Amino acid sequence: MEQGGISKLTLQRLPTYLAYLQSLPNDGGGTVSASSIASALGLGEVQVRKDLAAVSVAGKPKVGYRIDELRRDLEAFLGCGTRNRAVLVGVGNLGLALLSYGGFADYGLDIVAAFDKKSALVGTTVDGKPVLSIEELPAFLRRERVSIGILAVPGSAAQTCLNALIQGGVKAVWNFAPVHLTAPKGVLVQRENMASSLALLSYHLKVEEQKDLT
Amino acid sequence: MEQGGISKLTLQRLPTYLAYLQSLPNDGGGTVSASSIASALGLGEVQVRKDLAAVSVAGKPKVGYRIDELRRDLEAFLGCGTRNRAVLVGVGNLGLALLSYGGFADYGLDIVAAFDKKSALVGTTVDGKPVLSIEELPAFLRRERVSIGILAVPGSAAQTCLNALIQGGVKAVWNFAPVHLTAPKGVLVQRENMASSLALLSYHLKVEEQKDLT
DNA sequence: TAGATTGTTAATCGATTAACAATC
DNA sequence: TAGATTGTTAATCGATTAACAATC
Repeated sequence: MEQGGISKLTLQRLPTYLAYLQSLPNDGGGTVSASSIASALGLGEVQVRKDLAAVSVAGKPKVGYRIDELRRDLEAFLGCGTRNRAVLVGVGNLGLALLSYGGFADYGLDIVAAFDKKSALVGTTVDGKPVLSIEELPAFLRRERVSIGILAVPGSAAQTCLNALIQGGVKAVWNFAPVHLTAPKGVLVQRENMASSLALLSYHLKVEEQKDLT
Repeated sequence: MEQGGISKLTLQRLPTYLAYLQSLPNDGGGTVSASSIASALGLGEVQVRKDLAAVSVAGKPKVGYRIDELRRDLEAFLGCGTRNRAVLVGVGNLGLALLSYGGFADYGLDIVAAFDKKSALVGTTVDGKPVLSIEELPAFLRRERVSIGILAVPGSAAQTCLNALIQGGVKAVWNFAPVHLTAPKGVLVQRENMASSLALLSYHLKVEEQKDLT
């Protein structure tokens, strides 16, 4: 029971496979081998086979995988085509950047409204999306169908905002605040950690510099 | 030999510890225990001790860790205070968002210029940072001290741009293009994968919906 | 001293990789 | 048939967790 089915790391690689397949010419019955995918993506070929086996029909020995089939199965598994409506909470520097960045639409994410407590922002529009008062969030969630919440508020406000989202029925949250949040089972809080990425880069530079000194 | 010293996963958690410590009141000799850090951050307490042991002086049994010492050691290890100069390549939707988002400065990252091939953009300024022609990148890197490159170009152009950055002496690259890139040893290419995060959220929603149907 | 908390050694767990059998 | 490529079973590896010894 509780067969999560697929590992988190595999799941995170799937979009990469799909993007690669989409970059291949797709004229009918073309095929691709696990080893060519692996070398293009910098992965092990056994790993590629295992990942693909988890979501798609079998490949054919000696031939490989049919590109169109693989692509179709990946798209079906990842739910490409289904669109998710989202609200963004917190229209500061980061929130503004996320709001004006149009690229999420390519991944099926439609931000339908943003919320902030700062009255100067309320009533404005960013890239066609209205900024509403945070007080209106509960009513908005009751009224509109929203499946994803994006948190771009300061850490100190994040848990309160998350609670409001959960109260409103949101089941998946993208958290850009640099804090750990608690949520009931069934609600996914996915933390995006810019600071961690930057720490990795900065630490690498520090280490490389020290190497240069020897 | 080749003692990397610290695991990548530990390193990624360090900024979280630091952020938590910074959020604590710091009036002189205050202390904090591994278990309280662990519960605040949703981690195991043994893991916290191990992570902290990798970068800081010992805590004291029965007392815990001195907040100010721990904070100082984390800041030193992560190189807080040292600023890194960066160039951004690719001023599309995403590049523009990254460029106008001011928050990176808090993490020691200073974007000093952006580059694009589109002549309509060249010569403009975003948030005080000049947008230059991609052709000027090599000369710029020779002239200015730049340690980090940020790639926000389409996947098809990413490897070429990476090569130019490496040629110019950049040793750490933050790659937002959804492709795998190859780089010589000594150069870190850290991929930021928005699509993976969104896939996780979207998949979770799909699974939860199916649960609801039973 | 007793108890809380740290640090370490051993066990567990999960993911990756290697070896090999199956098959077109 | 021979060879390339897939899929699977077993071994390895690394990280996390549990058990315990050390110490203030």
